[in-house]
Amino acid sequence: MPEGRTGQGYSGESLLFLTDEQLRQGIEAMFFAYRGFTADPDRILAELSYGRAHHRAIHFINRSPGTTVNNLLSILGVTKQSLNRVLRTLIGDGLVESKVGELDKRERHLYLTDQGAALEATLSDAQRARMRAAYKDAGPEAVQGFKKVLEAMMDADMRRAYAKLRETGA
Amino acid sequence: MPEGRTGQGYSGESLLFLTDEQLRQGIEAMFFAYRGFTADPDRILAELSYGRAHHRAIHFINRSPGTTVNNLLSILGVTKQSLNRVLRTLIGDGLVESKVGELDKRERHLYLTDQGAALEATLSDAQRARMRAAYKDAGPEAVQGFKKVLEAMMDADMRRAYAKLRETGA
DNA sequence: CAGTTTATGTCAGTGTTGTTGACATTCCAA
DNA sequence: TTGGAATGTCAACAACACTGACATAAACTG
Repeated sequence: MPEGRTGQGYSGESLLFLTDEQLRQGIEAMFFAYRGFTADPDRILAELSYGRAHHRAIHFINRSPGTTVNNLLSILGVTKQSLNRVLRTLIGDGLVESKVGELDKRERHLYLTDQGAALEATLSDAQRARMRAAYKDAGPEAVQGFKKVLEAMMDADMRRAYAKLRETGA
Repeated sequence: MPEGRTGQGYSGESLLFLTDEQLRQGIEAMFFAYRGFTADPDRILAELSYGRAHHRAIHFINRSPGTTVNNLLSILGVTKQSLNRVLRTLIGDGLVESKVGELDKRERHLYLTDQGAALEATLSDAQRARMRAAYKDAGPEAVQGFKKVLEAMMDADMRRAYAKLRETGA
């Protein structure tokens, strides 16, 4: 196992940021930061006895109203059975509405109800608040680097999904 | 709910990177990137019928050999019952060794066995490989920004734990 | 020394979230 | 029209988090 230096070949440029130690720090930063990232919504969700899966569903339905179950499935990267359980409770609780497709009656199009939209707002307000504080602390240049590295960390299909969402939203 | 612009007050400087839309992009990037971040170790772990919890324990025991259960507990942020279940299997499978403390016999000090260290190496090689590729893609400046934002995203206690680990390792 | 606190482990129960398997419905194409 | 593909639902199960209660041993405190 190469220790302390990457196996990528050490050119003239400074590649010190690619040492195993640097990479390990990044890995641990990612671990701790993700806990912070989810902490605020998690607290809110716990009171409603929902979990992260509910949050994710609500987020992406809000993001793309009328999306189909299949669509959501490919974004979330879970099995349809797993998603279905979450959707069932959200529909049962009146946060999400499921409409049979007009063109294709096999499809279900998903929408947030007013109540669902309210919860979405609460959750994303909390998450954005932390994000905003972090961005502000770190500054615009750091944010650009942050996004660049995150995008490079994704699998190809995630990058596609991410890009698609940005098209819609920007 | 303010939409499109943060509520922080818009000074003369460019704060466009703090718009709700920008923050949402960051949130989604974080979501997708974390999937990528864990994907490679997850595949390896699945074959051994271990999970992320095992990976985390192995990682931090490797990081701080001889650490106590309590210490690990505060880093991982889970209950002792949850950690104990994981440790029990790892010790039973001969990947982790638990030694009664010499000074304080209540404490258990945790070490990786050779077999445990081998798995740790496999897992972190896989995770580092992706990290290295992402870092290389994004470049040194981006990496600096990446770490800066992640650190700003942590809770105070996580930041402490993270800093402590960096002391040891650097 | 007696009583309390600390560190650890265990048992039982519960909830969320992931999985696979089986199945119903709908669409489409041979 | 019949068979396959796509879409979604229900049931059962496993992993892993949680709480609560309790046991043990060691350390600390008055």
